[in-house]
Amino acid sequence: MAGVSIATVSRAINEPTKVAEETRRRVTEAVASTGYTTNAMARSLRMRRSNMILILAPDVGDPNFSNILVGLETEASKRGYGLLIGNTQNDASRETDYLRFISSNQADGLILFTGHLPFGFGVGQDENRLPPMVAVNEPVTAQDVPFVGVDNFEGARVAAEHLVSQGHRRIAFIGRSPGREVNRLREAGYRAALTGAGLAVDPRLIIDGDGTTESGRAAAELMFVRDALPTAFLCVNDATALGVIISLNARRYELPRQFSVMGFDDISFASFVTPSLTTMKQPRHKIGEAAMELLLSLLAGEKPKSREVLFRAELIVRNSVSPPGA
Amino acid sequence: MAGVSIATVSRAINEPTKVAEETRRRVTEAVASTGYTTNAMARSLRMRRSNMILILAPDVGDPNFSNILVGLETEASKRGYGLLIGNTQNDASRETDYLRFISSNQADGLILFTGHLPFGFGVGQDENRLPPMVAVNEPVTAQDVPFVGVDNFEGARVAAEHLVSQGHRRIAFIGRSPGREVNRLREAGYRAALTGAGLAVDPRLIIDGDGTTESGRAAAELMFVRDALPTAFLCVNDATALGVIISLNARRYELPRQFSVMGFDDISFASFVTPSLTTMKQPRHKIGEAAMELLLSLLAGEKPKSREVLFRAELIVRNSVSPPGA
DNA sequence: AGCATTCATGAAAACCTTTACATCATCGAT
DNA sequence: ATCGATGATGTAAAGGTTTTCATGAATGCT
Repeated sequence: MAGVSIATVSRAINEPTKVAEETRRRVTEAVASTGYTTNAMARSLRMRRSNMILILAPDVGDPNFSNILVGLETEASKRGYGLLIGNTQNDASRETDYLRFISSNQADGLILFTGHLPFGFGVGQDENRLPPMVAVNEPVTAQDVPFVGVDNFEGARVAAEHLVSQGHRRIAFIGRSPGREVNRLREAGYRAALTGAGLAVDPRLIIDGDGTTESGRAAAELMFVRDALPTAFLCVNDATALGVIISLNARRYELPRQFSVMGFDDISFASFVTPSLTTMKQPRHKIGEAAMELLLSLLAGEKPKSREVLFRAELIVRNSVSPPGA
Repeated sequence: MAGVSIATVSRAINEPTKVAEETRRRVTEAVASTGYTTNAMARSLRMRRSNMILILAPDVGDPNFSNILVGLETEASKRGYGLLIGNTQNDASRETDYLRFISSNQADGLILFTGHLPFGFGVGQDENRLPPMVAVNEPVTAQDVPFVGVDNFEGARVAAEHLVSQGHRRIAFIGRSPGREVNRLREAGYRAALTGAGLAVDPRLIIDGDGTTESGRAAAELMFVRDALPTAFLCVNDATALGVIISLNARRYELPRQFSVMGFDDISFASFVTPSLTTMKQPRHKIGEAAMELLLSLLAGEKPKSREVLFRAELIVRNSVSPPGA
């Protein structure tokens, strides 16, 4: 060492004010010359926190995932936290498996993209043994998990109102698995807009899919089979909207003159489809940052101000919507 | 405890064979009833390894990233390793920052998506102090870092030969930053195919971009300005090809009759463009698994058999290529 | 029976910090 | 001059494992 005790070194590094100017200088000097770096394992062992956050995501390929992740990461690394990632594919056993990071103290908190408590955090589980968690992308309805995301109801309403304002009267809603909270909210927003404009909700114009491009295509085809056609399609997400557009293009319709299509999310390819997609943009980076900020404050022992932090989705007007027949 | 020493518990858990049947039973029983889980921090401290792998990626939104990541993750979690993710945005200071995970023993090895050694692993760096690393997606040419990926030269040659076999004689290559090894290899494959078919390489038909959709569009536009037109475009990646297609669509050309377009990578949206994109598919999941397998074997002290593990890219024929004028 | 070998277990060190507590010196105030 | 307060540093415990070495029992061999 540099003529000083081990405790003083620790202090010199972590709380420089508590140590004399001269000693501090000697310590930093010695540190620099030896290339010493503090062993995070020992620190974690002693402090009983790892400065790691576990991220549980069903699908790291989801276009929403990566952008939110960047936001999470920005905030986390600003605060000295690292991100551990767990790809679950919605497989219960993998979820359970990842919980070992929590129970073995390798992670202090949890970000959930999954929309549900990880399998293994049973209902019987001792309530206060649950680690700090924040849900993102998909709210977790079961328990009291704070949610950070976009106001899905409001966003869908704005979207539907945009179509109404363009003169559409027969607007379809292509949804996804009805059990999903996000789907429920977006459909509710759609209904609210229609009702608010004095339009009837035609159940034949509401189709459930699974949120994939393929399901969007299938839904559009189904519409033609049923022969109950809308003048505009409001889709639960951009992937679905892309499927609808593909189907309409294949049928040689001219878009948006014959049919208008809207999506939700504003994923990167939305602007590259033909016609480019009018959609609602999620501020994903901000969502990520806010979620991490909230989680870290929970970790610091603060109580959450509210059960959810909602951002407004922004209407992005491109070329897939026009007045009907125009 | 269950009437047994702390050392025996450790043994019962980690090397069950070394402990008597009866004792083992008592221990597992006690573990189950108390809900004991071993503290990974203490273990790491003692074992001097964390069972974590740090992943350094310039852009977690890159369509290649997520699929390779899934492969990495599959293999890692099979072997009990966790994945730490570091998003660097190609920012030197962020790269350096993430190295603290290595130097503080929070990660045992490194997967590089960046195509270069992290800033901070200077050249002067004590060679053997470098942690085990494997490069993926982009080879690292500077040092002796093993690479796992697709055979870019061969893949590009197959692609170009496909165009030649369709009767194309004037084939453009839209590349990206010439400094990139991947670009160099793919361009070399393109040249080899042309030369091999007895075709001259026309430098006016080779344009560098930056690998984005926007740059693909710009490159196509530039071709029209220069008025040295090909009958087919071979693009360094799918994003670029998408840009070319957008440009050609905007100019109201009929594809693939008037122009053929090929990409490389087979990203998810390749099949959703109109016309759907003929491209070379990277076996990304396999690449991820192989890379992680290699890294873990390095970690176990084995010497790598070879400096690179290459997979063949697979030709995926869709609708963006046809004989010229057909 | 006596000795060597094997096997199961326990004791204790080591891994590297952080931090409560103790010590000691210095200084100001009475 | 003494006492108390303040401030800087050192001592040692604690955190939870793994593993070497020692111990003791049981087994096998001559």
